[in-house]
Amino acid sequence: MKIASWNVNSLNVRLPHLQQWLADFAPDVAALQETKLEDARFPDDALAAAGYRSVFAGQKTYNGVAILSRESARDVQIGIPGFDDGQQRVIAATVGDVRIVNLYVVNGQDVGTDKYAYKLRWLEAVHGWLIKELLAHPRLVVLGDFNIAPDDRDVHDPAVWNDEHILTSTAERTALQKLCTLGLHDAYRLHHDGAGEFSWWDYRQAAFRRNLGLRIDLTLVSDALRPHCVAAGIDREPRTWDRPSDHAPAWVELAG
DNA sequence: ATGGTAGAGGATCTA
Repeated sequence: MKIASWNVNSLNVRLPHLQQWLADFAPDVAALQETKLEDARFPDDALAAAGYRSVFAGQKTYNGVAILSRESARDVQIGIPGFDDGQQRVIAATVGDVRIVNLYVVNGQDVGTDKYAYKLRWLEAVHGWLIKELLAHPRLVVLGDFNIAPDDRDVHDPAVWNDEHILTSTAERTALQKLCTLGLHDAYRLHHDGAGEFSWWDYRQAAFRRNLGLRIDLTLVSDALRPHCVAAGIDREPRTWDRPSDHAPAWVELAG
């Protein structure tokens, strides 16, 4: 079972890319972020023609998440239960015997801003929710655009992306580690030790060509799924295409 | 520190 996460940065613009990538990569489940579409405009017919059913939670202009799956998704949850959030950043569903939690984590703008405080509050709410979600669904994958690079191997320049910088600050990394302490494992790091493989590159300054990126798109697997996690990686291919998303898909493969 | 680019929407805001 191949499960992937991709921040498409406007599904309206990126639908042709998504269709091509679904055909090439053939994931069983694809979690999307930044669809930037109201639900009435979600291209579920086009995706059904590609062999995928869709569940989604969107809004105009910003945010928006979806889960595509070959097998139909059940028990769909939109948003973090009990957390009043005007932004559509979370959708969860069960596919087969795996629970999927798709997160578009708050960016946070800059350390010390209101948006940064919201990011930390939001991550704390996710933590409280995942405690319960893990009890109800031990076979859990939490994936998405985390807007946090886990450690120095995951940034092109640790001097710039340091413990006081957005996406790498101590409080953000601590919040991510706290999620992992629940019994969630960065699937990429179960299979790769090295530095310099990224999932996001800024559109500016030819960052992709120069590999000035960050690894902020993550697939976390629960304790119960860890023995079944046979591979993980990042598919850079769609980032090379014309008019790409600034993110590349991150994926994990589960055996059985 | 600034600004560089992209998307949405139609001036800025977000990333």
